[in-house]
Parts: sequence; C-alpha cells; structure tokens
Amino acid sequence: MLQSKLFTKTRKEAPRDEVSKNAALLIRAGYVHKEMAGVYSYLPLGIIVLKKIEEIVRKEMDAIGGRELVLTALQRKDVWEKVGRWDDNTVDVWFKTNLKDGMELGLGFTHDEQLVNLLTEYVHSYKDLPLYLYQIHTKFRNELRAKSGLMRGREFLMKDLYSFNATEKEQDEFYEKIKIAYMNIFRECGIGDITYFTYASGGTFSKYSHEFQTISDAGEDTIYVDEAKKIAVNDEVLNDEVLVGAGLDRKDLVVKKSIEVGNIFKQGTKYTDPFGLQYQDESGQKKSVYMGGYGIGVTRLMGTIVETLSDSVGIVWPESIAPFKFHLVEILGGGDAHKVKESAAELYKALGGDDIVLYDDRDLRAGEKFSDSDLIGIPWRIVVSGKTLEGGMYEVKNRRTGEVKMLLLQDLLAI
RNA sequence: CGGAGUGUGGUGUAACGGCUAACAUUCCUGUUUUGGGAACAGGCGACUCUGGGUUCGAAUCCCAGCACUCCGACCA
Repeated sequence: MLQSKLFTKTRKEAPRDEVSKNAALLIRAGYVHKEMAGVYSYLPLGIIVLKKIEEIVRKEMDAIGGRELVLTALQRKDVWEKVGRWDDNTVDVWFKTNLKDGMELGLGFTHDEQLVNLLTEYVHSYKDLPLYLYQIHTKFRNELRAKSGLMRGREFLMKDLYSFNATEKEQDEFYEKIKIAYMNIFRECGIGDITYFTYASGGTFSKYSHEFQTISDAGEDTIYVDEAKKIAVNDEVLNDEVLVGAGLDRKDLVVKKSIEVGNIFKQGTKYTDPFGLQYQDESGQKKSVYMGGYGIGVTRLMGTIVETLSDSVGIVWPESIAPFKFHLVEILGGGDAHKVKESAAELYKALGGDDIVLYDDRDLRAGEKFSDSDLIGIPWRIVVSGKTLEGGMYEVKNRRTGEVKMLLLQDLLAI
C-alpha cells in the first residue's frame, strides 16, 4: 500500500479530551476516529488490524467446530419478554427504538435469547446436536459511562459463540476446548504472557464463570494472580472455597489491575428452558438443551493490545495483527532520488507488495517519516536511501526492540 | 445516575469586561532544503458549544441546557 494513497493522517497531539492511552495513540496514528463518547469509527488502517484479529478468532472458533452466522442488531420485544429482560429496570443498557407503527424494538446488547428462540425452529433431535454457533458483530450497550477509549464503548465489535449440547458431560468437554482456543487467540494476538485464566462470578446456573484477564493498569478489574500457575481469581469471588477449587494458595497470589478480554459461561438450561428448546433423544424422550456463552470483545482486544504493548513513541503491533509486516521508508535527500525510488519500488515488490508492505512514498523529510513510522507501529521498518544504496544493503529496524541491522535482500526476505 | 473539571480555526494553546479574537501546528502556493517532526515568503481556515441574562460594551461575569473527560455507582 502506498502511504500517499492511504486515507489516514498522523498527528502530533491527541485531542485534549482523549485521555486513555489506547484511544489517544490510535487516533494520533490514524486508526480510529472518535464520533462521541464510547463510539469510534475505524479508518482504513484500523479496519485492517480489526480484520486480522477477527481472522485469528475465526480460525480458532472454526477449529473447535464453530459455525459462523450473523444475527440481527434489531431485536424483537416479545422474545425478550419471554425471559423478563425487556424491562429497563432489569437491563439498564438497552438502546430501544420504534417502528413507524409504534412497535418497540431493541438494539442487541447480547444475542443469547434471540439465538435460542431462532433455534427452536431448527433443533428437535439429538441428531441436530451439538451445535456451536458464533458471530462477530456489533453490539450496542447504553453504558451509563463510556470510558477508557475502546475499552468500554457503547457500540463495539464482539465475537459471541453459543454452544448447544445434549448432555452436561458433552458441554463440559467443549468448555475445556474453548479455554484452550481462547488462550490460543490471546497468545496469537501477542498478549498471551500477560493474560490469565481467571475464576469469576457466575451466572444464575453455574456457580462460577471464567474470564480471561490481561494485566494492565488501565483495567477496571482487580484480580489475584498466581504467576507460576498462570491462574487468577477475580476480586469479586476471592474466597477459600474458590481458592481450593482452583488449587491455589492465598500466599502465592499477587494483586493486579486487569482488563477482561474474554469470558466464558456455562448457562445450563437458563435460556433454553424458557424458550422450550428441547431435543428428543434416541428413545424419543424430550430433554433440555445445555447452553453456554463465550464472548470476546474484539475492539476491546484491539484496545488492550495497544494499551499494553505500546511504548513512549507509539504503537507496537505484534506481527500477527499488524496492518502491514514492513514499513518501507524511502529517504530521498542526500542521494540520487530517482535511484532511491527505483530501488524502493523493486523492494516493495520483492517483499510482497500491497498487503505486506506500507510504502512511505511521501515527499517528506526523514525525521517526520521516522516519527510516523514509530507511531504507526509496523513491526519492521526498512529504510532505502542514498546511503543504503551505496552499501548495497537495507537498513532494517525492529520496532519492538529498536534493534537496527543492515541486511542484504536475501536476509531481509528471510525475516 | 451522584460528584468534580473543561468547552476558543482540523489539532494544541493564548487573550484585564474594551481595537479586526492572537500564537503554533495542520492544509494550500512558491523558493531553498533533505537520515529523527527544516528555513523563508505568501495564503485558506472561528457567529469563541447552545440559549438566555447583566453591561455603553461579553470568549471573559451570571443562569440554564448540551457535549466531553475524570472519580464513584453500574457492568448480561
């Protein structure tokens, strides 16, 4: 991608009202635009990152039998009334609207009810199970207070998977698989070593749920971490019973602030029973379906990665989700501009072109280009200039470590 | 929803109740430059959040509303 053609612009200063580190950097680097409190538009650079995160999530969900679908953002009142959750006093994050004829609609803040209701038309037999359905979709929540940039928004992207099993045992087996899939996702997104499997308070059905918490001072949660065992307990359920269940000793725990990047719930028949979602087993007997819900805030995950991995001069993307692998920066001054451009264009192709390389072809001074490069945070910066042409090598800088090396083309391609 | 703070060109800031609202940056033209946000010259860009009030006169003082940020509560 030619940087001159990329619809984006960096800025030296973040807007004064954007205090959170993740949003300030993403705005300055041109990934997102703030529309209002808790509501952000994603610019071309931002959508590339978001899509890469989504692809990691999809890959892991598909690997454990997930099937993707998209439910509607507009939701029916009658479906919600079946479980008594339409009332604003019960659910305080509703955004509601009306059809022209006055009928009330809700903008989905979750899709458990809607999906269960939908499945009553499709699931009747043990042969229809198990079923693992997920979507990556915008959620709307009328938060009393949006905050922390992308972390707690009113409109945000979420991956929500729902499991439907014939037996509790089958669900438990799936639950173990999703734990692994989730840790894979966070590891692939570069925050595996600071993200902890965490015991948390449960829903109505199960005693506990589990969360995935990433250590960060910007977090809203407080957790107690056993760093050796890589397990944590949320402050809200810290008691002896939980500690014993988790195999933890109070004296091994350290208290940390953290961001909840994912959570998983066993919901039992909490939703399936009210909707009458049942199946007939081999003997023709009707039985309840066991359900589970598994969420990852995709945009929150993006914010968390920026929040935890960036440094004083800008964002540091892990290679897996960086918008580009290489940032090719040509420096025209002090050399034969024509030759430098020629060399840069050749290298651009050799490295893989449009999707792999962001090519800073803008006619700017070196300092400004380097600053932009640091801010945007692409893993490898490659400088082509009169200097590098002379030596027949390329200057390669690792954004994360800051290490600078002079490499021949073949070594560069091997990165 | 309770408390606090802040609203001035796109962005960051300035302006005693008193001249045509200033400076920097961004952006546009041109010249000269070119390895860590260059220099010079010229130019575009603001009903000072909105509505009332006080005053000869309001960006400035008062009231109300709205927005944003922070703290708290809340967070299936």
